[in-house]
Parts: sequence; structure tokens; C-alpha cells
Amino acid sequence: MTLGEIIERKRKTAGETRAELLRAARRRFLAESYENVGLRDIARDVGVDVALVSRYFGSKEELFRQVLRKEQKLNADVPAAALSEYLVSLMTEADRSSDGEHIETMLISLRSASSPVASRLVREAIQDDVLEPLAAILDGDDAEIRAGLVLAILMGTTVLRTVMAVEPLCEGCPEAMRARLVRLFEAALR
Amino acid sequence: MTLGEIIERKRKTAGETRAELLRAARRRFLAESYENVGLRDIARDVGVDVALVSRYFGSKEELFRQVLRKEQKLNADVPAAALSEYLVSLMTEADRSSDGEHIETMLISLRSASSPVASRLVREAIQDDVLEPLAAILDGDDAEIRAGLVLAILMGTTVLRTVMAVEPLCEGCPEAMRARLVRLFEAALR
DNA sequence: ATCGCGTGTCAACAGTTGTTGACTAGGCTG
DNA sequence: CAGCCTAGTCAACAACTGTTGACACGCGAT
Repeated sequence: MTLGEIIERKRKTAGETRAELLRAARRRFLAESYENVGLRDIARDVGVDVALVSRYFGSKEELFRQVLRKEQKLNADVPAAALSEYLVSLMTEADRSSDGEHIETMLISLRSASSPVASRLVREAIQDDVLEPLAAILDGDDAEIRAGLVLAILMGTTVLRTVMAVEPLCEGCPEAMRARLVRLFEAALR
Repeated sequence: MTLGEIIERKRKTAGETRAELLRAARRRFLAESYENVGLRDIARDVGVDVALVSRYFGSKEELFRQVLRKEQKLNADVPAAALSEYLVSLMTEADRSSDGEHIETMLISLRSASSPVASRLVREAIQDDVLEPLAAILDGDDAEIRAGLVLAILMGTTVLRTVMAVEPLCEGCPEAMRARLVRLFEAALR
């Protein structure tokens, strides 16, 4: 630790701005699809030049990969019996929950799933980080199919709420809606 | 009908190539998202110059709108009791059924839902052509919410099968899978 | 004082994209 | 034959993209 660093921290470390770029990229990819997010947008959010993004991450594809793979897999230690409630709370309290990043990452996947370059990364992430852990929790017949159906509900409601902005599913999410979702998940899990 | 037209039809009518362009555009938008489909791709499929596309449709946005709005709304005369079976047959026999275009259009919507310019058109189409007719069939409490949940299942499974290429939901779709889907829809409709 | 390294900027590249206006060839009608 | 309408081509535009190499500045160590 040098003198300049002790007195005041003006100049940022490469690791710091790298992390800032990663956060900014995550915000951007959360709101728009792979090709609609420009590296210049991300750089502007942080306040640096575009060239830095390519320098720190090599390529846009690699940046996206690191955004997608940032977090850990789906929580595997939730008991199968409480899964429905857990999934619904994941959806309705996406912002507050500590596991809220899962829904975020799913939304990122959803947004860029149709991109020629991003789709492969998305498929791998969904498979490894969501589908497999989910199928592991659900032991029994057709575990993979049931996991797929659960994910289908999760993705379907997410895409309707955030991407298509369908009113009835968005607003408030009152108790009635919550109960319906729990029933739906249980029908898929059974 | 002129002599030249009777003998042989060399030169195409504007309406014909326009229709060909529309078909080609539909195929393209079915496979990739709004910004990943280039007007030059569509023109090349038909064998004409790019300029014709802009000439006949005014803009790419308008072309996409006409692709999305090509077909009629969801079939409104299917009885509520048989809805689950109808929806599943729509999914599993998308190619053969005459109503198979519905699934296609949903896939087009899904693919381009995250595009800044296409998203508005997609939202409108989903709302007018799917969600409203569906809610009309489902009378009773929370008709709109139930319609939304049904659409969520439909979209979720579609996105997993065609965009994310999730194996267990894709292959064959045997009877077991079909039964699961029917049960899932009925849980959403109840 | 000077070297070198870390952090970042700048300008330019080559490749797309959608869109436009000028132009051309073919067939019908006067 | 002359004219005109139609269907289509061509070239160019301006805007944008990700990526790269050369350069600039500040700082610590020699």
C-alpha cells in the first residue's frame, strides 16, 4: 500500500473498474438483449472509454458469459416439500431476497436467448445452473420433465410480467395470485 | 388478363413478390430475433434486391408488424371444458394443425420481445390476439389472471423447447408428457 | 531524473445495418 | 411508333457495431 493510496484513492484499480463494468453490463443485459446492448453504453455508464471493455474482457461474448455465470447455482438445499413456496417467494420478492439474483439471471437469459452468439451460453447456463440442480431436488419419476415444467412456469410468468408487461400478472401480486402460483407449481411437481 | 399473361407468366406481379417477401420474412423472424434478421436476408430468399423490401413495406418495422398480424385471433369458439386438450394439441401438433400458426406467431413474438422497436408491436399482438380472446372464453373470477397463467405455461414450454432446446421437453412428447401438460393447464384454468 | 508499469484515452478500422433517389428494362395502351 | 406505367436494380448514404494499435498520463522504484 503506497502513500498515495493511504491519503486519497484517486486512481482506480483495474479490478475495481472491471467490477464496475461487470455490474453495469449486468444492468444493461437485464434490460435489453445481447445485440441491443452496446459496449459503448456500458462504458458510458461507468465513465470510461469503450476500448477498456474490450481490453478487460477480451470480447463482448466473454463479457456476457461472465455476467451470466457470475452467481452460484440454484440453491440445492431447499426441501422438495417447500419448493413451491420457495419458488413463488423467489418470484414475488425478487428484489429483496438474497436469492433474487436467480430471477434476474433468468431474465437475462430470456432476453438474449434468441441471439446467435449468446444463445449457446444461455442454454449452457440454464442447463447447468438451473435445470440440473432442480432435477436433483426432485427425485422420482420424470424428474427432468417435471423440472422442465417448473422452469417453464417460472420463465413464462417472468416473460409475461417483465418483457411483455402483461397487466394482470404484474400489478401487486396479491394473495390470490400467490395462491394460484403455488397451486400451479404443485401441479407441475406432482 | 393480357396475352402475355395467358401464354406464360414471366414477370411477377408486385402483389406476388410482396407476398413472397412476407412469407420469407415470417420464416426468418420465426428463426431469429428482430435485429438479427436483415432485410438483405429476406430479399435474398426471394431473389430480389433489398430496396424492394423498403419500397413495398415502407420500413422494417412495418414489415414485422404485418408478419405478426398476418393471421386471425385465437379461435374463440372452442368450449372452455375442452380448452386444455385443445391447447396441448396446439403445442404438440403445431406443424400439422391448421391452427398451428398460433404457436408460430407466439414464437415470433417470443423471439423479438426484447427488441426496442419490436416489443411494442409484440405486446399489442399478444394482448389483442391471444390474451383477450382467451380471457373471453374463460368466464368467471380472475379470468384475466387465469388467461395470463395459461399463456405463461404456453410461452414457457415453447421457449424451453424451441429457443433453449431443453431436451426432456422436446423429444417425442409421448403420452406421459401430454398428460402432464393437460393437468398443468387445468390447474391454471381452475 | 529516469525508467517502467499500470490505467486509460483517442482515432481509426472494417463490417454491418435500414433507407433513399436515380436509373433501367419490359409490356401495355394510345 | 411513342408514351407510360410497372417491377426491379444499382449505388450510395449515414449511422452504428466490436475491435485494435498507438499514444498519454500519473505514479512508484531504481
